[in-house]
Amino acid sequence: MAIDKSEIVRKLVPVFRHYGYEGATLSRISKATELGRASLYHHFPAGKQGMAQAVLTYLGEWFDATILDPLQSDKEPVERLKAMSDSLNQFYNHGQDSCILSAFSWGEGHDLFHAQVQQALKTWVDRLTQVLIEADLSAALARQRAEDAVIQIQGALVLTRGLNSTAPFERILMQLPDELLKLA
Amino acid sequence: MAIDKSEIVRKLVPVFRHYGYEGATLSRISKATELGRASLYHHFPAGKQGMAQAVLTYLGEWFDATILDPLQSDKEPVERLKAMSDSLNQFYNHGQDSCILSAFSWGEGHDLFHAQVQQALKTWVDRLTQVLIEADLSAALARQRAEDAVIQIQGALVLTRGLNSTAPFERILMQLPDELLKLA
DNA sequence: GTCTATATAGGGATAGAC
DNA sequence: GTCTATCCCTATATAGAC
Repeated sequence: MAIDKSEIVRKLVPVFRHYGYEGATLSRISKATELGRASLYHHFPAGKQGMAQAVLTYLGEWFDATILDPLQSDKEPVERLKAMSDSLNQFYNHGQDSCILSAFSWGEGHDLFHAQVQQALKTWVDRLTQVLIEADLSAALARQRAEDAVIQIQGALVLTRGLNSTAPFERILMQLPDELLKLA
Repeated sequence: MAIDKSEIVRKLVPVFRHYGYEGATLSRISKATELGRASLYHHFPAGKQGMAQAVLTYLGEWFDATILDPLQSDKEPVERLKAMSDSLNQFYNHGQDSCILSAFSWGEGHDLFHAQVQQALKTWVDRLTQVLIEADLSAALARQRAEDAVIQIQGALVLTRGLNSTAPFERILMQLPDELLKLA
């Protein structure tokens, strides 16, 4: 019978997020999914790379639906940005879970997935830029602020894991909407 | 005869920075240093972990001497911060080289070096806080801005590698001094 | 201080029975 | 769809000659 594939992928996610691509060994994956090697290769004929791709796709869809699409709603810009902060806090578990885009930016993971990582980051910045333009910021300033937003989120994730405290991440998220919209 | 140990460590640095701890295999290390396995273990009896520790110590000393100590000079705060930006641009090669602190924050690297990573980040934030207090910011605001600075630098490194462009990193560094000192 | 050879474990991946 | 067994390769690490 057709098993719930996305159920497996959901169990794959934390392994790749925590260990990165090269650190996500078949042993760790097997343990986390409670599936033997043969089963894993049955579901993912492309092997480990296929599993990583499935994780990337799964999280990408979650991100699109939960973070990016609401940025295009018809609510006020400030409301859309607040909604993004709330969803990001969930998505990154208060900053305790790392971003797959940075987890895949080392060694072999970088070689394999750089194009997709780049595309995801660009899309995120583009969508944010659009919201800020709708809030009457100049195109140039909007793009700069959008970039700043992504920078602050990614940096806060690094600091939060490094300092072992969720405080920096949650503070950044809270300040973000007003800071992005403030007058130059 | 005593060989120049730090010469070897210098060659070790880019390997651990690029691949992280688990991705820095003996093969890659051997290739980068042009030393055979036996030679590597002769110089580093503690093996790979010892090599990683040597890299961490080496970069830590460079960072202390080049970034942190000048923050305590008797120049004007704004001048000290500008000097930090310049040195960081060198240290991270315009954002193209990653931070060893984030490279060691995955999997086994995290387990082994988290305490040292945490200490290094804390020290950096503390030193910056002190400079901002000397610039007449309140203690609370100074600490928050100091944290923001490290967040922005780390985030810009992520974005710069992800987008394959040095622009975000260099822009952040350029804006940093004035932004940290601006009135609330 | 570096070489060759080797030990032992674990890596990713596959075959065939069930 | 999962199991056991196995393949080949690479991982870290060490021993002993030179």
